[in-house]
Amino acid sequence: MSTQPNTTHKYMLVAKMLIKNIQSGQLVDGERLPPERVMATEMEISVTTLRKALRLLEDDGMLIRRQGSGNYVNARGDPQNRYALFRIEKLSGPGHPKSQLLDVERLRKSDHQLPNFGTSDHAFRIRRLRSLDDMVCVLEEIWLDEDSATNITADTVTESLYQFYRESLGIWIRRVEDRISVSPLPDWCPAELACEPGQIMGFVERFAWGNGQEPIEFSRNWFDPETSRYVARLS
Amino acid sequence: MSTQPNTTHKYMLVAKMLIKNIQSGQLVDGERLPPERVMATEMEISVTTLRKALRLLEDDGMLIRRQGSGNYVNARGDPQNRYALFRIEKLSGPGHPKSQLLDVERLRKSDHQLPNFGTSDHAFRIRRLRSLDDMVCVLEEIWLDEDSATNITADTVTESLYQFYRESLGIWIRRVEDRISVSPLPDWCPAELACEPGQIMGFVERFAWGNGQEPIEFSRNWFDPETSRYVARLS
DNA sequence: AGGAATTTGTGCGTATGTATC
DNA sequence: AGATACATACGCACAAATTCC
Repeated sequence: MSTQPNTTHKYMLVAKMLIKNIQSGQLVDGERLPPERVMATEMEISVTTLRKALRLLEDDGMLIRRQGSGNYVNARGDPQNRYALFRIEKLSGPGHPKSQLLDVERLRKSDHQLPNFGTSDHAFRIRRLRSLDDMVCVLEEIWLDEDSATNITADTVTESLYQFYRESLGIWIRRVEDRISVSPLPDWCPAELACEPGQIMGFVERFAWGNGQEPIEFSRNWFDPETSRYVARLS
Repeated sequence: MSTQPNTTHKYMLVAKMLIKNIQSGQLVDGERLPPERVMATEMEISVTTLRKALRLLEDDGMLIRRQGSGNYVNARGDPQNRYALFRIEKLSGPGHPKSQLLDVERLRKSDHQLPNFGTSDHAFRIRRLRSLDDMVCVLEEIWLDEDSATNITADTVTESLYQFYRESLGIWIRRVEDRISVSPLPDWCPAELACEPGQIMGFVERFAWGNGQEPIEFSRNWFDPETSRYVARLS
């Protein structure tokens, strides 16, 4: 299979370019973009296409659009808050997020107990520890279907995974389903988390879809609901 | 303030009409809709407008669109699964959902400890018990800003709240933010829930946005994470 | 197996409505 | 009140995926 991601679509390219401009600081927080017609003319695209791209950014929380006013950069949607769609907060409020990569491996799905997702029989497993204000608070295990990504290594994965998907793999996560309950911490949990394996934790299972019909990603998160909470932003 | 909801927009009317047809059984599960161009001609609207309406249904999970194939009714997205965006599942899988209305009251926000939402100083409080396969499993408290709804009573509220918003209030929930942690069960919990007040439960706080800039709804859910899990579908 | 027909997706240009300043 | 700027709506052309003969 291995259908190559459609980086060919113009609105995707435009959206990625805009994001790049925001991230590189060319567009600062709160700044108003030029009018859509002006931007469209400058970029030599139609207003419709530009608007489609702007919609993507809006869904991602990086842009706030106001009729009659303008399109405003919401940098909080990206740098501070690298996990736009869902994130962990301390109960007292948001904190500065960081993530520490544990390992990246290419594995055969059937060798692990996994639900059905994707089309390949292999997947990349990414394990991370996430922290807020230097307090380690989430253990994360992500499975990305191989058909959506070739040659993922520890070097190539960046801090914001969905940004990595967009920029390196050409994948825009369009739909997600989270199942939240409780689950014992697995035994591969590193000591930094300051919880013991077997301890009951908040638990999130996630399926994520790109453009196709079936999920390309499956992931599991463990977090301590006594000190932090899970935030899902649906849009 | 009290800007009346824009039920005047053509794509909204079209979407509501389609939903009505699906819910009334005129369109059955799995059925393929006529081609977009045909439908558009019959309804005397442009394909663009129809497509915008179809997209809303797709986001709501009631429609599955396949390029080169057609638009298919996904009745699972509504009747069985009345709470499309987020729902409670038993750990063993989905069950048949029902809800029992406890009370509806119009209250002054400042008399209760509530976060900021909406523009009015009053809100309607809706309390419900939700069950799966006749097992009561969720206690629900919803606050809907008065500026978005006038004259809500126990008689007018229907089983699917967001359907009620759409059909009676002309509000399409476009964005939602959920905060999930744990919390003690409040003391107004009825005995049917079979948990004692003070018992630690799974806890979801939710803000919901319509078209405007600030949330029109705030709600709290308590659920037992030992027997059920919370599902959030982001799209 | 292969090619034509069907059907949705992308992209363009334009006109009008509506909220904001 | 007028200007500005995004939202809605229309019609068309071509691309891509699917279906069917």
